[in-house]
Amino acid sequence: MSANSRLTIAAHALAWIGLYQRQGHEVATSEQIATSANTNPVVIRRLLGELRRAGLVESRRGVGAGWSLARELESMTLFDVYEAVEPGPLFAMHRTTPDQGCVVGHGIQPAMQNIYEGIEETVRHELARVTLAHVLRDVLATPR
Amino acid sequence: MSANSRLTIAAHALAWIGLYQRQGHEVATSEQIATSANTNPVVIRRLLGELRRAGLVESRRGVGAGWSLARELESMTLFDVYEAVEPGPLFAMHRTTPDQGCVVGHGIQPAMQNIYEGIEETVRHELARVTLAHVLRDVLATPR
DNA sequence: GACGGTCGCAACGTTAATTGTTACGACAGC
DNA sequence: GCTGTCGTAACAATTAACGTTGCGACCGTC
Repeated sequence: MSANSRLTIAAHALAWIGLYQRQGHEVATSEQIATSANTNPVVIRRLLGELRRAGLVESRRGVGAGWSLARELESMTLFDVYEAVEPGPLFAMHRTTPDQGCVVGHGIQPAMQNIYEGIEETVRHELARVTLAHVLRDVLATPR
Repeated sequence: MSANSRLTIAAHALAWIGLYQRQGHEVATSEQIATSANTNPVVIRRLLGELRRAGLVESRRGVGAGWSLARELESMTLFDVYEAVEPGPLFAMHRTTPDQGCVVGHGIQPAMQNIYEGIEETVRHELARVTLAHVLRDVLATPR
């Protein structure tokens, strides 16, 4: 099991902000989102900070501070979010360099790298097909 | 970064055994493979044990013990290996349950689950297109 | 111009998963 | 029996992600 809930939490935060704004509010605070996601506000701020660097959200400071969307949910895809918050590849290489004196040890990493890159490319394409508006629609369509 | 080198190491081991057998040897020991992969023999035995449960390799005990392929490399795909050694999903949900009283907290997991399942299915298809014979060929084609 | 609420960020503690290591019994051929 | 290797359990080490605390920066309001 890998363990990256970063994409999940980021999508959660964006959907939350999007819904909150549709209800007429200007900005959402990290604490509100943290309560919904059942985690710590700092975790949310860290993630949203990466999304801001990617141009997906904006933040205001001072009184009445908080977060708002920088673009419509319709124009944001899970691919955008993935690129913003996922630091590394889906599949990892050996954690120590294999024996370069062995034919297999020498050639295995380039070989697997090639294969993995193709797969990641496919995953990115799949993620790009899903907008955050789709996500929010599915969220709201979930029966109680 | 996730961190699962399990698929990589398992492919390494299978390619190594396959090449070794093509050179006329009967069985490969976990220590030989561990040397090539620069890790501990027990790690290799654990992984190969899972591959044996999946019917990809066989092991012999006693003197002259070791591992051999149960099928041709041509009939083994990375999908078979993936199923055998990867315990969990590619993308994880929240580690704590989100607030079920919130609309987003309630609906986010089913929504993301759906999306993730589709993507994993695609990944499995991609993995199924690559045989271990392909991997070994690419390994041997790597320039020194 | 002080106040209060929220972000920004750094530092550190906590947790969970994987990997590495050691140990020892089981097995099978010599 | 002796030897070499697997099978497996137990535990240590490592790593990455996550959680927490603290405090300064910012800014509308009073």
